[in-house]
Amino acid sequence: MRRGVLPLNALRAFESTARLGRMRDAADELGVTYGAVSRQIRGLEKTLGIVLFDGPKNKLEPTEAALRLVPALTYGFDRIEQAVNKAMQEEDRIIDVSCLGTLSMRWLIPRLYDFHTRFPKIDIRLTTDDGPVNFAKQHFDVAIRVGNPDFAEYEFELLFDDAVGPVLSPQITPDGGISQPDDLREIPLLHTKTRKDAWASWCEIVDTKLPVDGREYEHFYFMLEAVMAGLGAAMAPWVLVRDDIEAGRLIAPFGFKETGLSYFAAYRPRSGPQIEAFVSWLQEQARKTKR
Amino acid sequence: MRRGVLPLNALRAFESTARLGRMRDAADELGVTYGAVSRQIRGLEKTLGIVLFDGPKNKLEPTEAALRLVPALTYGFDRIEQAVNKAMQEEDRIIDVSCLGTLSMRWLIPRLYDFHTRFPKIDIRLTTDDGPVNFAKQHFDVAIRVGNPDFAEYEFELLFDDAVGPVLSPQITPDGGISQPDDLREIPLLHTKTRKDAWASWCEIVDTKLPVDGREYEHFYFMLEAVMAGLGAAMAPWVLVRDDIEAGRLIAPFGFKETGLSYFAAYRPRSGPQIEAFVSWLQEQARKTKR
DNA sequence: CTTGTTAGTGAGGTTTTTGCACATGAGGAG
DNA sequence: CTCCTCATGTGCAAAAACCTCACTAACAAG
Repeated sequence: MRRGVLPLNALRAFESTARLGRMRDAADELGVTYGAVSRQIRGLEKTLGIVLFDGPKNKLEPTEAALRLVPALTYGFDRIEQAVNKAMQEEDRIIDVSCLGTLSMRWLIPRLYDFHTRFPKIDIRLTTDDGPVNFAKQHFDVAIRVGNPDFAEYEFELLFDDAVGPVLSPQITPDGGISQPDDLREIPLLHTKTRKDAWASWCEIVDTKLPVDGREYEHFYFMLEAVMAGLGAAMAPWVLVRDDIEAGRLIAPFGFKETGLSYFAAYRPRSGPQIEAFVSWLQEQARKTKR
Repeated sequence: MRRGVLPLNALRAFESTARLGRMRDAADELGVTYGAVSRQIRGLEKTLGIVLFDGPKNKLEPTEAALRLVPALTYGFDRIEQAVNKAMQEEDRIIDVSCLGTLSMRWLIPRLYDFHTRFPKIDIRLTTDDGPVNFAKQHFDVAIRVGNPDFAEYEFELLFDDAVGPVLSPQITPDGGISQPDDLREIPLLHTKTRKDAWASWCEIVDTKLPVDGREYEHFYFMLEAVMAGLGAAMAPWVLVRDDIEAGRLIAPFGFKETGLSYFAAYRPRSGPQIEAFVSWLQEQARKTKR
């Protein structure tokens, strides 16, 4: 079989299954379902014309041919894996990232650890900054912002759509629960200096009036702490509270409404694969966040 | 980078390009266009965060990182390739195939060489036979027939749709060319004993009448020889004359009309991967034939 | 006989890859 | 310079590969 048509992915699935003994485990290793592994192996048996596994379904036995084949595959894949990892670790470079303050605290920094694991030699130098993007004057490699990206100024990749909604601590939910916006009247509404009209705009969308009398905080971060302490309800972008909602620390009784703005990562054109690797890592994380 | 997410196909494309020096050649080796290779490599640079090629577009230079990475990849892939080939060569078995006479001569046998190259240890024992398929009484592993397959009796895979049309040698085309069925009047129409009504059925489809006066041959094969010698025109299934038309030995002025029948490969259920390998090889060849 | 574990599969959807045609950029000839 | 050729880059649409889901099948253990 010519090298060009080697079914590499199927071979990897087979190698993994043979090494681990169960399709189940192989599926985990490959990050897919076992149905997928099953298909890959069946396909491989077909293209090679070799029976690879015998025995009852709940206890697979590799055939002799499989046993003879596996060691070389394991060796070959190991070799490739090592070489790739080595190459990745030799590439060092510093990436300067400018990111919205709250987003970096509540989304980016917690996830950066993963990036570091994958690209140990790429250092991320993070600056928090909410101002407009200007690559000519600033020396950032990547800038993460929210709004409508400027097509003319820089390359960019969309990360997620901005969506906001009221959040509050489950501890201060009124007895009757919260089923319509008016139920929020009993709860203090908290504000930030930077987006004073957050509640008003939301009220317009859902067609309600609510008293605008709660305390005003310097930063979104402090307001969120207050909300979690049960001091009131806040209008929050989904990305910034996603983790808290998943953990049950906050609830969002009316979900989140899209604002039409987007979070995006801007970067200079043709700035090299490390930057692109970082940006596509951002996209990957964003994709995971959406689900 | 975990083994499960190694971009194996991209790595293969890169290895090939680095080894051969040009994407062009790598594309040939992999059996794709260079656009595909270009994308694979660009994607690899992105996921690894490494610049792999430098220099002007018409003379790529691998970077240092690439040069360090390649040897291990080459070695790993070589190892895998060898192991797979060895495993395939150890699997010997004889497959008994029953095939329509003319089809085996004009389609299957010319292509079997390719199968032999890929599966050196699988022997194909070929019998020509036009009768109905009965696996219970006959000891074939695979039967290739034309008609409507019997879903209840056997497993099968469709190969191609039957389509027939008039063919003749370009040497005997009348001066005015052949643009409508009536132009065939000047040419003797040849027949076979096994499908005497071939011309009549076609005339019905295209709504013409033609004189039925040409010579009758014992076998399709002889008739085709006569056609190529310029003795007249014959009604021929497309698969059987495809190669001749491509080579310019025959022309088919009115194309081919589908008859509603299909060529198919029948085999016993669960007869093992060698049989399945053969059948999917048949399908692959059939797919190529269609284009 | 029921339950739990593991694999196989049909249908359907999503992602990835590819081919095509055109664009781009480098080097060389005139 | 400008034009030409060569090799790669890329937008788009189509095709292929791959995956998930939900369900089924086979076997083992209780």
